[in-house]
Amino acid sequence: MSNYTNIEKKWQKYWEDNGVFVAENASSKPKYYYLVEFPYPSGAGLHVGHVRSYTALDALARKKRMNGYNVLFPMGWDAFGAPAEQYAIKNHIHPKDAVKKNIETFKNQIKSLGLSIDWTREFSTTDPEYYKWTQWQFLKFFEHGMAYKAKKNINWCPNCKMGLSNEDSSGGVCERCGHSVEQREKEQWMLRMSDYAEDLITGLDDTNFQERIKTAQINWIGKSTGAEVTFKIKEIAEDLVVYTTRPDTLYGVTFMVISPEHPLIEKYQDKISNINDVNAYKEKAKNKTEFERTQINKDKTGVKLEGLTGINPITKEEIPIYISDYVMMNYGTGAIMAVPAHDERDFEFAKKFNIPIIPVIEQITGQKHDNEKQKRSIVAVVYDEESNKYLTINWKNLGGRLFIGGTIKENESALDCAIREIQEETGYKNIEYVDSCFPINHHYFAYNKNQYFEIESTGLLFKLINHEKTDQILDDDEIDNFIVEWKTKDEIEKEITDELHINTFKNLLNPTAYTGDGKMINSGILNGLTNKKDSIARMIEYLEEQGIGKKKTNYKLQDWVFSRQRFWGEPIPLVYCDSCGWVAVKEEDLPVLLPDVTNYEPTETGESPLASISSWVNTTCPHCGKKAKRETDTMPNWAGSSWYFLRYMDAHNDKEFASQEALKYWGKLDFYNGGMEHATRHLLYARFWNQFLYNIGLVPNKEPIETRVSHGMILGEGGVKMSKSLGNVVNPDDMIKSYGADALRCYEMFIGDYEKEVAWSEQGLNGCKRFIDRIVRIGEKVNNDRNYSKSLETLINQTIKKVTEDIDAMKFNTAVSALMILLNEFERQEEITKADYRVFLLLFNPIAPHITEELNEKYELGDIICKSSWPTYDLNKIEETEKEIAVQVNGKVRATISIHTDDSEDTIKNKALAAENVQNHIAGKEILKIIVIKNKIVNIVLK
RNA sequence: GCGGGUAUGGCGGAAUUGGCAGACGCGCUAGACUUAGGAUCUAGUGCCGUAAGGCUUGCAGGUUCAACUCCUGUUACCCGCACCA
Repeated sequence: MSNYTNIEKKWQKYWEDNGVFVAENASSKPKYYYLVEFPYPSGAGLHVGHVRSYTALDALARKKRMNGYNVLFPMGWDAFGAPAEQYAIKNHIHPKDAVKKNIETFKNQIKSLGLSIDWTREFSTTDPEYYKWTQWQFLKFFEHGMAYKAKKNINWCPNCKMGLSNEDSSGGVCERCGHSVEQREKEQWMLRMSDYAEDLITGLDDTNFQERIKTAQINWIGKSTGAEVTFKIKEIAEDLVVYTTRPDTLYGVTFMVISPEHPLIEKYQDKISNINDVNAYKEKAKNKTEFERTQINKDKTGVKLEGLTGINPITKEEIPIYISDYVMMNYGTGAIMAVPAHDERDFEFAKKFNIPIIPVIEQITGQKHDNEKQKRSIVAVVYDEESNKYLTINWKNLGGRLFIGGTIKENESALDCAIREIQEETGYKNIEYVDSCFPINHHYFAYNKNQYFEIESTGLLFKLINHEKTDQILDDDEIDNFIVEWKTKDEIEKEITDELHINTFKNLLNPTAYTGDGKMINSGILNGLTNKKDSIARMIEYLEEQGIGKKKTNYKLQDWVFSRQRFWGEPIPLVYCDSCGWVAVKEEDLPVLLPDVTNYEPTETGESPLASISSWVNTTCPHCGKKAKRETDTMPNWAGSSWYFLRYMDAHNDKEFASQEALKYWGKLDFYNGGMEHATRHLLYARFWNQFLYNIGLVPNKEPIETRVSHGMILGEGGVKMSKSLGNVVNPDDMIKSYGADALRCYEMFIGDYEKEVAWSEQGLNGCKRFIDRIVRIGEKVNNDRNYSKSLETLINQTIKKVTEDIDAMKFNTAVSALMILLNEFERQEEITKADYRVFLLLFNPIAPHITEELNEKYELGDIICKSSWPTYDLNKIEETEKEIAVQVNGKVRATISIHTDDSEDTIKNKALAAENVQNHIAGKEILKIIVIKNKIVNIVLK
């Protein structure tokens, strides 16, 4: 057992007995609210990762109090949810009892760390006094039409027998158990979170979240702007509406695709002549898990809807309609217009199903110029399979290496032109046409003609059949100026630099959709535009004029699936009555308590275990008094954590979820720490929930959180993840026993950048224990002087500044390092003063609160530290008057000189030049200039 | 594919506005004190070299008297999102 255990117990008891850390709800001091995500009290107990973030926030809170703030730093328990239920099922105890036991363990562990938590505000989300208000707030959503029940295809985990939100099933696997998720149609309570998509984006401007958290949220919300376009279907009266972000490519639409779940199919099944094939495909798609379906790089599949024909609203062309699982029903309208020339997925699909591909955007290469002459031309690539080489022409200094190029004559096709040019320039006559690629809009200057050109160039690929040749037909200026050469792909990629030729080559070898910007072609009203943004705007304008489309914004964010078919959650406080429908439980009847039962395992049918408790289910309608049934679904465990930070402001109020005074006094949560894994889910739910409460006038701020930070994970020794199976989990209790809580805290703060993950090292922890031992031992050198030692004054002031700034910036590692440097200096002294020692202890107290209080008391240095003020520094005493600075010769350090801060530039120059090693390096050389940066460096530049 | 991030000794990591790269700690080496040491203290410790000196912040360039830091390109790894139309 650590020799510090008794000291730690002593001070923990003192803080508790004296209520030192109890926050006041009315105070003349400025307020500050720190919160670290409350833990899920699992059976495994506290993890060293918890210790890292708890200690960091504790250090901030302790320092803030010493700076004169009324600090709220509470703690509670997020104890509903599947793990507690699973644990209870496995061990045959009631989840209530399991949770109680786990909370006790956690609380003792947390207490042994000596955190400055206000335990008077503690609660668990599973307390009826708390979940009463979770239910009450749900009823607010219900009252305002924000909650609705819908039959939905939901993500279903067959292992947990539970519906999951999109957020809980990302990647197509169950967040809890890792089993792959199926689609199942179920009636679920939903919250209209998608209504808040825009507000959840703009609200981020009022927060001080880390950039990575903001981007993660914006990404998740997935805003995109585009247009909805109405396509007529030839055979039926109903239109097919699609969503597109690229209305500028409408002229290139050559087919449409609808999702397998699209209602059109069932509605018009008698019009679809191959309905059996279509239904077979639908069935197949349904059985695929979301994960399989969203695997990219898999082959496109689909079936054409025979008997239904789409009509392009712009060109009036008839186009086929397909169903394919690459179109999702839950995004946009579940139907797309396909532009194979400019969308990779559509391109792939068109290739597979042999659908025409019409380019409407030409890639632009070269620089546009005034007074250009227009012409059409070709670039021909000839491939010889035998040698695996391509035919090129080396123009030497007249233009480098190129493929065969040429101008298309009047009444000539691109193909004829290419064949002609190949023969004329190289003589090869037996070639076979393979493919051509999209035209490129190229700008260049022809030196031989002294003229700027804008060309529309088509690329064509040929295969050489044999090496038979005819005579070349060359213009006068071509003779003797070029060599025909066969080159490999690698050589070509190195040697051909012409933008047009190399792009053509790439496009021919690897045909893909062109998704970039360019010049509009084949596009009626848009022809000639060269900017995507303009084209889109122009097209939307046109669509709106014609009444065939409108501008539209879409979000990936879906409504929140709020039902869980589980026992261990807040019961949804609604009752179904045959005459009144869904009715809210009366406020005075809240909370709707979870019944005490013996069996809380999920049912095979996927219904909540609550459904089998008829005495609980059967009730009367709060509205008409007739027989009615309770909702048996419970809430997800994100519910309780969506507003818990408000409850701490007034934790034991039994009239309201928190009083308006308390909500106004504490205002925003100033500083919130939590894992990166909650950047999208918990944090979005909490913001959504709070924005809703704000909109109905129940909380004073639209955004609940000011600053959000995330800590890096602690990995096991060697940098692998800590896990039970690897047996490398470090138990904080053991560490406290062997090294003491202060050493553990100090080590976790010193271990590295707070935001980065880092590997555990017990030797490192031992180093911090040694540091603390040395702090204790240095007490023997303390004399009775109450002023700083003269020789330490500068360093002490520097250290105060450094530690103050570092803790505020959460750079705990360098704060500890600064204190180590100060201690090293103390050890070099014969004796130190009480003031020296006390300021050290004050600075170290936020990180190691027990030992610092103990030593402060033992040596009678001053007031108890937790009630003392944070030390201040004197800027005048920070700057040294004597300094060592480096002298460089040509940027390399050759000597150091000591200067006085009052020294003139000339004095410094002379000192620098006089240094012996500098003399050695400048001897016999001419000095170009001498750069003197005051108090920093001298650089002598030689010729 | 898109978005975000990271890269510095044997290891964790420092380095304000561009100004002595490697602070501080771990580990390691030698020594002291010890019956003993997984305690403590002293000295040393980026790499090559006996030394003078040279080299060194993922890689390749650039700007500058001066670059871990700024610019261009590139590689590797990590995280988030992903057939999102």
